[in-house]
Amino acid sequence: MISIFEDFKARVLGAVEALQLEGTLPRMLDASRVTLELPRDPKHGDFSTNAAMVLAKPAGQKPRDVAANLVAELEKDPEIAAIEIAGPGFINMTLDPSAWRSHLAAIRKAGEKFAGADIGKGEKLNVEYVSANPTGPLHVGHCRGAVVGDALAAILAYTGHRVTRESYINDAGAQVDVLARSAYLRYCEALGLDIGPIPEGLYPGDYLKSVGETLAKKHGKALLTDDEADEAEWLPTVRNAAIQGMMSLIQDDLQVLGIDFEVWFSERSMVTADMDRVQAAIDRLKELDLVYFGRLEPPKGQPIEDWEDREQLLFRSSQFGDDTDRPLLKSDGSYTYFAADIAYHHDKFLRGFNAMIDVWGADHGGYVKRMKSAVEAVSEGKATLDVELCQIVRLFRDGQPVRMSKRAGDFVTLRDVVDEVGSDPVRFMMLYRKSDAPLDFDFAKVTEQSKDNPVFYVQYAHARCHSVFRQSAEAFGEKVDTSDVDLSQLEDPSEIELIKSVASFAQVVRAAATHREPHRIAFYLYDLASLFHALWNRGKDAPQLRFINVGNAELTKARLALIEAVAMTLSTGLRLLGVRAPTAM
RNA sequence: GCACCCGUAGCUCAGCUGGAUAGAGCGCUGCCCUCCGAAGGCAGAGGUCAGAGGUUCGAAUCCUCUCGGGUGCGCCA
Repeated sequence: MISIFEDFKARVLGAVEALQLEGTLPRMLDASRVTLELPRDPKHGDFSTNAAMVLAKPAGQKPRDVAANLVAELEKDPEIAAIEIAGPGFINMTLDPSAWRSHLAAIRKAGEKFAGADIGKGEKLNVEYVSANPTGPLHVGHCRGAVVGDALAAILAYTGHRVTRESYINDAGAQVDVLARSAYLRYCEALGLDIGPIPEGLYPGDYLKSVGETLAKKHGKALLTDDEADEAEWLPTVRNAAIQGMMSLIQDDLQVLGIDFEVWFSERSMVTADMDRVQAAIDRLKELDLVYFGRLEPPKGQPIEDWEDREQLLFRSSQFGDDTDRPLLKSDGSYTYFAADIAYHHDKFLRGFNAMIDVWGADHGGYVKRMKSAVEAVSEGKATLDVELCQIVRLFRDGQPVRMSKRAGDFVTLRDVVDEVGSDPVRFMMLYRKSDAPLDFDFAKVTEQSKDNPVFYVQYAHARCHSVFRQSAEAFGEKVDTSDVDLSQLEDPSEIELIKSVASFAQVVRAAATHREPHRIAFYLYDLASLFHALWNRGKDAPQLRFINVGNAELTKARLALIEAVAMTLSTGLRLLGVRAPTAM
């Protein structure tokens, strides 16, 4: 990673060390709280450090005295043009413009990877998202999780993690039997039988028709039975076909968003005739003495009519911070969803993942503690699970909320949204908000081609950069070669500002990765675009600030070099978000 | 009742490891196109960071409580 920030933080710490060596500061000193910041007030210089304030107390000295000594040390640095003590003991530094220019050169040399900190240190990391029931198309709620998970995976891969993108298919519960029955009706329909209206409790969507047709084509009338009680004869066959059909539907939908997974993990696959990985996981917990037979308190809240107080197999999740212990077996002896999920995460651990991230919808918030408990338990504390919750998406059309009725089957699908507004606006807008805040998504606004639309605004900045490249090639009769550029031509403060912004990308990426917050990159890109648009416009009043100066090839070259870095930063950031960086619009 | 998330400008939201006079967009007011894309830019007005305590040299940020909103709380998935 090329980070001027880390560079100067190291210089501050170096100054502290120098003072320790000469005895001005005590040898034993905890410098971990020393920070370097980018002050929001430009009067406070380029960088500001709290070193003097943090070290004063343990050193038994006054903050401003410590600061004075540090300043004396840092003043020796030729790249620090001005340094002063302010307020309670801040040390504010202003860099010599040459420091920024040489940093720009370093960024250009490093290329696309310049902001990719190695904070993962090659650690294997599993990111799980879009885990859904294969019972129909994905809806808008899935969309947000899909985009957030995908961006997170990209960011973590960029920052030195060995990322595996994974999706869990809930293809083992009762819901896929319901799916099978629904598909069976469509099969009958495809054979020309009158099926009437779809009964309550079955999936009414048209999307199952093609499954029915495929079945009819393949099996003819072979699957028809006289008695409804004979469903066991056809159910497994129809179920497999239906699941397969739904999976390809889901995968196609994700395709339009540019999302794909290395691993699709089937819940059903964990239990086969000669292997039972769910039982294996339970056995593992038994070995660790974390499973017992016991009773649970009836849940609070809405009274449950058929609550049954019974002795059951429980996992001691309360030992790991969960509110209560959790059942592993249903009363009919089959595994609970949770038991399967434990086995699944156990499997991830056995595959070598000590770090896991799950992206879930906010409606699963109550599930977080038990799953984290399970991961901790089953890995004996060696693995950690982080869960990122995505709050709901509220759809609007011209300011009016879009009504959705799941019962009638007219809920808005992911496909509907992407087809209407396009992948880029969907992805960017889904990321232009903290995940833990609800998101309002207005169809009209996200497709607007104006500065009011952040997606467009950022993409437009990138297109404008490339417009400059095209214009310069035209003005000079050939593509301008910026490989041997003289960056000292960049003298205007607003040019230096632009370099600073590009330079801060590395910090933004690092924060996005460590906090698991992709939205930080989206906001950063907006700011960078804004700075670029502003500088562009200044060329109108002040022609000497235009990027292309036909009479001055050296200056033009230097500015093109700067714009190249801006374009590269924009495209890198957009790539991490999965949004295209167009060269023309 | 309990758990988790949220409360920042009229509206929608940013705010980094706690850092200095809390930022942006929309909306409102007033400006800037003979000239690199006006699909853009500049300027102005607008705040009890829900409230009260606490920790700290320093709190929108951390802790406790209160109020308000959301999500969830069975063997469903």
